[in-house]
Amino acid sequence: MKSILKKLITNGILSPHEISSIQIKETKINKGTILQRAGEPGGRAFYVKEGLVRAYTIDEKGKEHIFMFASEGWMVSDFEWRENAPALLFVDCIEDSLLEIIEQNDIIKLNRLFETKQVPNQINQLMNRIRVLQKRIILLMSADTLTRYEDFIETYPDIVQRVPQRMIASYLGVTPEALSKIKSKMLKKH
Amino acid sequence: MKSILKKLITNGILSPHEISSIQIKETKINKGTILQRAGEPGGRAFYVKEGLVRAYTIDEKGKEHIFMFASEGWMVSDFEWRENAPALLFVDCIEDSLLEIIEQNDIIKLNRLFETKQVPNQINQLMNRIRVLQKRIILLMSADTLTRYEDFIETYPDIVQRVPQRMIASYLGVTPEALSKIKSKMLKKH
DNA sequence: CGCGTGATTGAAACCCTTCAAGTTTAGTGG
DNA sequence: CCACTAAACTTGAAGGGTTTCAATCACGCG
Repeated sequence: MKSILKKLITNGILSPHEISSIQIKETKINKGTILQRAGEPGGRAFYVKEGLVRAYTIDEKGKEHIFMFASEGWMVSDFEWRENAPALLFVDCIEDSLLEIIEQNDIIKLNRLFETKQVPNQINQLMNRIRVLQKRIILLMSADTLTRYEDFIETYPDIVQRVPQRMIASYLGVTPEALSKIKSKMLKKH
Repeated sequence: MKSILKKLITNGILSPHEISSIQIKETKINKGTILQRAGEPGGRAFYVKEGLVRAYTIDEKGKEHIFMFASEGWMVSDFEWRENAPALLFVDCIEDSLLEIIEQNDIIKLNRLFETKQVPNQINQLMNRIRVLQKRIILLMSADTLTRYEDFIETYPDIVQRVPQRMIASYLGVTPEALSKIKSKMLKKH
């Protein structure tokens, strides 16, 4: 009676002994229970067997931005699994749910096992990509254009130098005119 | 003298013989060259050794929305690799570039090799997730709220039934009031 | 020099947010 | 089962930011 999440993650790669060192708790969770808080360390992964879960951020104005819903068969995680790294997302139950939960230390253990197996670091590449896309979505939903522009400059300083402004605008999701006006607003601040 | 992309993808899993069956062309591409067109089959993967590449969509008004830039060391692909599936993104060179390119049939071959190796389908899970996030970003940048709402209903009909409207609004990136007004606008259409 | 592309600026229109009030729905306790 | 209350949804008006459109400016290149 193996957990679905275990099957998903260890499929074919790990020996039964190795697999048995990973704990996956199946837990009933009541509607409204908060499973993870942004900013607190100990990011986990949740597999939804029954019920409905959401992952979201809260911006500085206190407004919630839902990053994803997860119903039966979906997995939720913000992929922030470096030791002591603060979670990026809040996760809570919208309905009474039955979840499989992997704690962070088990995820880290899993990653180490994969490393010794030389599982392709393609997996790391993909998880990195997911984190980047995740951040982009959160910014698109919760940050104004100025903030997104400042973040872009900070994250990709080299790109800023190499592409025309209109392409940066196109990346930020605004017109070239809007970006131009934002830049002049930035100058006036000084 | 192995390609970086090959190392990235096959690392530790495939035998030299298997690896040799995968072709990765290293190619110089001129600034402005279009590498892939949305809608056309034959999605590929590009690894940027030198230069700068962008991936983008074009909406029905002809406006470009840049999904990502890729400079030295980055990989670009829309992960649409099912046989004959139309590409989702345009890809072109912003600067003269040196790229490693894997054609679609080689990607498919690679996936089959991984399957026989029982590489964890975690990889498929992650790629799926990436496709979902990718679509979300494109919609956030290029589609108005009504379109995003209609897409949400179509994509997650069960979720619509199970969560309050304000959460759907929060997922779509608008206020509950705005979503309410959009719904009444939809009713007037009929 | 003249041309084309990209960036800037301004004005009007549009959509969304914010705030406030009113209405509906759902859940709880009498 | 009804009554009450809280939460959710709707609707309207005012304000803000962005888009759109148009004109102008700046720059590099043939």
